[in-house]
Amino acid sequence: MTTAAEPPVASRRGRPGYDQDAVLDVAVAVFNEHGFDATPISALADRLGLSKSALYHHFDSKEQLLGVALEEALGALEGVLVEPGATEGTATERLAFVLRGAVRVLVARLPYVTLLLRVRGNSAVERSALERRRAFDHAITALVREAQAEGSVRADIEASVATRLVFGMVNSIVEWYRPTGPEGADELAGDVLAVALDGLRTR
Amino acid sequence: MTTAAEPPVASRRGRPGYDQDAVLDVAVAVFNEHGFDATPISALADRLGLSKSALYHHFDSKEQLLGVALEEALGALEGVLVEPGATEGTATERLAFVLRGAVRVLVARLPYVTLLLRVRGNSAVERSALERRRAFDHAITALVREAQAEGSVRADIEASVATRLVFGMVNSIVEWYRPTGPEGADELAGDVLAVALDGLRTR
DNA sequence: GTCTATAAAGAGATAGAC
DNA sequence: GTCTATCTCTTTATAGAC
Repeated sequence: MTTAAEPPVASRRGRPGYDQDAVLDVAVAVFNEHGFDATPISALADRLGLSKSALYHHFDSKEQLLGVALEEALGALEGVLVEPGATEGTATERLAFVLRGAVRVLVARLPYVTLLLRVRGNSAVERSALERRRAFDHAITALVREAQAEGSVRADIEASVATRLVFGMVNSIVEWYRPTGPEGADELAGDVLAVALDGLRTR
Repeated sequence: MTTAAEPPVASRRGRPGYDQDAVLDVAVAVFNEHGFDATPISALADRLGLSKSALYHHFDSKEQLLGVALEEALGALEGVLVEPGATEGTATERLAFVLRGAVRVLVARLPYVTLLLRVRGNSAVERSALERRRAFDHAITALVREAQAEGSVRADIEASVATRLVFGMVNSIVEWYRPTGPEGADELAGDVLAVALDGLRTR
């Protein structure tokens, strides 16, 4: 993907030129390659084969573009928490479901979630995203605490630490997983659950 | 740490003004707050209570400053691999030692390792750091593979995937751990080993 | 070792034509 | 919807005085 510009003809809603989603996809990819702050608008323009000004027809500012991208990632992640599997069954079952769901979303929206996980709070948009990530984390921590109360998750590790460690593992997937490889999303989710719940050691 | 400038008097080698190490410590802290690319030299100058030009007396370029910081983190991590505990005993013992060592280094040099883990390859210095990280990962993967051959680590997960998942967990510590909290480095390392080797599930 | 001043380049964003 | 041209601001880095 170092060449410029797929034909704008193939745009999703059949209109000429790029539509907003197509621009967003490319922008997110380029942001992930160089880092959001290190990516000039001109880099997006080059990749799309457009001028900078043409891009400003599609969005108001670089920051707004980031906001739309982060919303996509956050919405998908938050969606997992309201699926039936996340609200029915034992705490451990729900925890396993949410872990699988997080891996599923992460793989399905890899570039968007990657961008989200690299946000550091440099602007209002970024701080708002961090706030929603924190809320997501808190929901999972509550689930872990419930599972500990059930007796199905070890209680000798604080729930907040256990959550952070396991989600650190999940989130790190964006650093190396590529959907083209030999391992599918389901297999990957299975590996994550195996390590998180049962560990690497044989018995 | 939002105020400016400790007294330069307290500098480590007793010379007037800041020495290179003091500048580096502050630079790494500010880089971590805003991201390396998003941090202008002027932000370092403000934090140190110096002018930009004065800073250029301490280093040749922003990139060189980054290089020195990354060397510190990489050197410390690579050091773990050559300690006696990493070369003696069963593969599982060595793996546990290296995991503990990585957590120890990560906590001891938290800002430097944090900076390292956020590097994306935007320059020659960054790409060289990524290369060394890859070599480190490969050494661990070999260790996991050995432990699998011993029969002490589960073989139903590919060694490279297991390594990435576990080190994803370890590395994610920089995102939340603060040495001021209730949990010490040893306790944290214990938690990491517990989850990585035995998992969250009770038996 | 630090300063003021400035160069040179690149950034985000807008104006107005087609 | 895209273009060229341009504005304004910020950036990295240097020159030269103290």
